[in-house]
Amino acid sequence: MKTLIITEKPKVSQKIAYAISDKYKRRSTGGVSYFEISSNGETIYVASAAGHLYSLKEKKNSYSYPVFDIEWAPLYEVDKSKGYTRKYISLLKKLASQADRFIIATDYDIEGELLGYNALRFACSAKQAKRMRFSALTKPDLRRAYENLAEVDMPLVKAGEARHIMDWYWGINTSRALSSAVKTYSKKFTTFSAGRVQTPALAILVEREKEIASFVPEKYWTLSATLRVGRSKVKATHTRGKLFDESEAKQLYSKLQDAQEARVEKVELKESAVPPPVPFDLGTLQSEAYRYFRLSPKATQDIAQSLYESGYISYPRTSSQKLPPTIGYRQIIKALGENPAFAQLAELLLAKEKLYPRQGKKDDPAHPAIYPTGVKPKKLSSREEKIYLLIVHRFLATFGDAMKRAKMNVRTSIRGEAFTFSRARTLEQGWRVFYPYAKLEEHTLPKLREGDVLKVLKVSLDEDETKPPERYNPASLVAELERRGLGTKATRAEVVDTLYKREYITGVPIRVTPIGMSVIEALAEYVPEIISEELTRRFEQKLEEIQQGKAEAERTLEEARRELTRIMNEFKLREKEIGEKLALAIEEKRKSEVIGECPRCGGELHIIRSKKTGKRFIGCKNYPNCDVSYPLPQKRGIYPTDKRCNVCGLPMVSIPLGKRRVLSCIDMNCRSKDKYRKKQKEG
DNA sequence: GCAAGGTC
Repeated sequence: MKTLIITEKPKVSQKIAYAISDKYKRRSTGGVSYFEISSNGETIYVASAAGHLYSLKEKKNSYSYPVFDIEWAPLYEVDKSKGYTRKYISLLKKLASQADRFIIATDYDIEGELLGYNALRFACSAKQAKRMRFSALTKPDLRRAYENLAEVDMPLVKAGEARHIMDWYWGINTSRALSSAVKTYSKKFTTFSAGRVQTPALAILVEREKEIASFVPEKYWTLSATLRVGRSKVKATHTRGKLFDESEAKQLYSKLQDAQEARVEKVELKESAVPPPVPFDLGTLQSEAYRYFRLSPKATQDIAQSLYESGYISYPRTSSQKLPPTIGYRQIIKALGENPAFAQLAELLLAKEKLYPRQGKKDDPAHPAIYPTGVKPKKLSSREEKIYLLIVHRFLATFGDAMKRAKMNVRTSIRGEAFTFSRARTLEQGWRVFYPYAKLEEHTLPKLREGDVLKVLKVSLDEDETKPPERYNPASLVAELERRGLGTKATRAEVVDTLYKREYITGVPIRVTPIGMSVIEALAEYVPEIISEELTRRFEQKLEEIQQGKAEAERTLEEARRELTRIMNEFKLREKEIGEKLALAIEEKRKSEVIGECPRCGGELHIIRSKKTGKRFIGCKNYPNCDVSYPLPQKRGIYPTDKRCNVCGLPMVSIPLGKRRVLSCIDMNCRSKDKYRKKQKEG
């Protein structure tokens, strides 16, 4: 008898082979590894898929909508960038032709059930299989799953398939409707897209734009006093905080402005223990990498994937913040200690009798949190090195002791008005030794007692105004999507990238372009369902019913087809109108990017990013016929203006300079800059 | 060429 066990990914194949028998043999065909176990005339093959090997495809390639005539096809046929899936399918086919029994051992979730079943029916041409269900990749768990084989959960397969189909129906048809509208109006093809996840994500950003646009700043005043405390100056603030009444603020100020003394009324000294950080799940790694290195979530994910493939870190697409003892804490730390960069840190931990990592709340049925394997990296790019070090330091820190901080809160009284300040410092570094990324305030704590009198050096009244909510950046948007349950750990970063690629959004922090705005406006009117995250909720509910046998997949799909047919037909009647709106937005965005007129050929000057060096410069759109170009400072936030230089007549751009912006001629050699040069020399 | 979901 020959058995084929199908797993979701190569790493799991080896673990399962090992759990069944430590006498397994590794084999390889067509560049893909699989495992073979032989005993008592029985042979077991363990081979893997590589995620989904099959994808939905339109039966005949039309450009029309609405379309519902779709089927499963090998992923490499649908997406040319997924060529690697071909060799996984070939291997499964080959092994399946020899097998007479099949076991699906993919991840224990809806996608795992479906991708395993698709591999079974399409690659293995089989209908019957048993199912291994496991929630951890440890030997006992896998062993238990192997010895207690279950059945394939067909309702779960049906639900998974329905999810794919409904996403395809909604996404492809709405995307085509948008592109078609623009084509109808302007005869030009532009790629548009919409979907259950990306469109609500865009809507979140549009909502923020509207909040910012409609925000009415309110003036307020704050009172502060600079006090002499020991040898240092400390700024204390009035306890009332923001004062919105100008006359009251000024009255208070005139009462205090020539005050000389602040009387200490209360001194509170608190010690606190800050526990170590939790282990990294993918989302936490992405937000930390953005915070410290400004790496986008997608970049971080790609780097983590390559570190994983090189064997330096564990599986990165995890939502777990837990490190189980089975990974072998001490052994990993010892291995890391072989690397001079971590030798000292490792030694500190190895001196401990017991190693307990801090555990986070989030869990993942299939994987632990992200940790370094201990294998010493050979050659790393500078970005890879940053992420690798971050992961190692985070891992070590989770075993550290609590950090101890002391905080002093002081309340003083100046002519009867209460002013407070606080000072803080670290008493014991604890885990901070391992993870020194975030900056902390370190003050010397003054020796103060109630009744002490401090000298007031200055009292100030500052005017400010309330600020609109902040824009999202790629990392905070990914976190927001996670909070709202939109997308998955593996797809959220990509969704944000898609919005950039479609030019719906631009810049960091994220601004919505006229195109993004118009897409949401058009959809709000004609396909409002797709804007709302309620569509995801609706899907989840339907799928749950299918899984529990309370609803039939085919009926649910029929309902979706009927609803979309009605929506798409209405959309079609208004194509010209919608197309005009979108085409105007494209034109508006294009214009907003024109820096000015090319002095040589009269063409449009644009900001261009060099593919070779990655540097931004101003170049003529008529390149290669015209090669006019101007170098630019390499910073974000350089905008076009409608002004021209009064010395040379070239267009001017607005450049951020500290907190201000300056108008600058695009020609760095222009005499309009002489003033600056002179000043710089003098200064 | 268009979605969202897995993964090398």
